[in-house]
Amino acid sequence: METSGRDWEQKTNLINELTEGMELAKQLQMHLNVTTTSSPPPSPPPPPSSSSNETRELLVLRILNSYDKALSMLKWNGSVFGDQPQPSGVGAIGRSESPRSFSGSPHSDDSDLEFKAHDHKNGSKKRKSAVPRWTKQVQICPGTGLEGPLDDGFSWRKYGQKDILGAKYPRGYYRCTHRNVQGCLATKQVQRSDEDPTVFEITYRGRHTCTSAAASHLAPPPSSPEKQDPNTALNIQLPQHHHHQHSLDFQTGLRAMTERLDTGNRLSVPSFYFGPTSHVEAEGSYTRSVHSAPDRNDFMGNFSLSFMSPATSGTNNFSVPPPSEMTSTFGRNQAFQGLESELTEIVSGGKSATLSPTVGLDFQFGGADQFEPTFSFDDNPEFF
DNA sequence: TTGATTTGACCTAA
DNA sequence: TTAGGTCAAATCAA
Repeated sequence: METSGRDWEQKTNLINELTEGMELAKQLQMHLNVTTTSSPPPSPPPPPSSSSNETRELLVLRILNSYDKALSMLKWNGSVFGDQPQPSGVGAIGRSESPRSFSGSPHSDDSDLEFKAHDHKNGSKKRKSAVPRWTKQVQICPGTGLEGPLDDGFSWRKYGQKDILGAKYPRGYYRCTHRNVQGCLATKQVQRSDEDPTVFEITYRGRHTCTSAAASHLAPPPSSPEKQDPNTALNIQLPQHHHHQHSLDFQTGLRAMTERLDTGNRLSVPSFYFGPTSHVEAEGSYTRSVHSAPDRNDFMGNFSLSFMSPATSGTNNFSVPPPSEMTSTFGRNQAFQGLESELTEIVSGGKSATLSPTVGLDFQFGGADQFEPTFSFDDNPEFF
């Protein structure tokens, strides 16, 4: 009776939000088309003008906001769809866009998958929900050595380890080394996969606000070799003696991938189409902010960084169109660096491993200029 | 000596 | 009440 009317209203609102998001996405796409037509090839960095960047950023924000609202509706009004089959359209989106999509928490543990039925019953209770987080998986090829400058450009310090219920391996907890000094609240969790010990799931939480983090992007981070646990096998940095810049060689076979852990779906980089150049495969977000943008939320901060910050334009930064999510976006080097850390960790897991500078990883990138990482958007592959 | 890791205890969201 | 996440003292390593 009354509820059906309300449901209808909610659905309508939801659809409106999603529609708006779609429209905004189209606008963004157009912007990208305009700004990239002059440089069609995916490899060259887009020639962004600050104004267009702002526009795009604004659009992205609006898109996110729109989807966020839609998700909120789904979340808080789960009952609307709760007892009925998911409408193919809306339901699909809602699902793929599980909350974390925008807040960046694609992790499996809390698998936000489907706005968790039990979630909405007590909507306000969430553990550290405010902290954006995203997960990526890294797989190493047994037998291949990992070496090198693998580090994600950040200095991490392990502050805990815990056995996780149902997990074969313990989870390692790391936080930014500069937490105390600069108040950087970035943390990450490393969990070895039960199913495939060669796979590590790294969950990043919060963004780096430390300046050194940014700087480390261009220069090798301060040496802070970490020891590691064979189980979690991850540690962030290898001894400095490897400079990490040169090591980024996509042809060294390193294979890494992010995925929706919660669903187990391994989404290979979806065509998050942002424009001509885009197959957003890679880039970006994960970029350890060369320029930290503390004032932005994590997602946006990262998101925009690679794709608009000219400063990174240096030779290092392989700019590609913006990604949809940090997890999946990687600039060449950065991409690599991002993986680096994980790999490093992994490698360091095998601590003794002596790796040659040429990382023996199996990165499934197409090539130097065109890599098609298996990175997938943890969250919203179907963003659009 | 300094800084990182280990690990048991504690806190708190669910 | 349980389990994930964090703290902090003890320990280790460079």
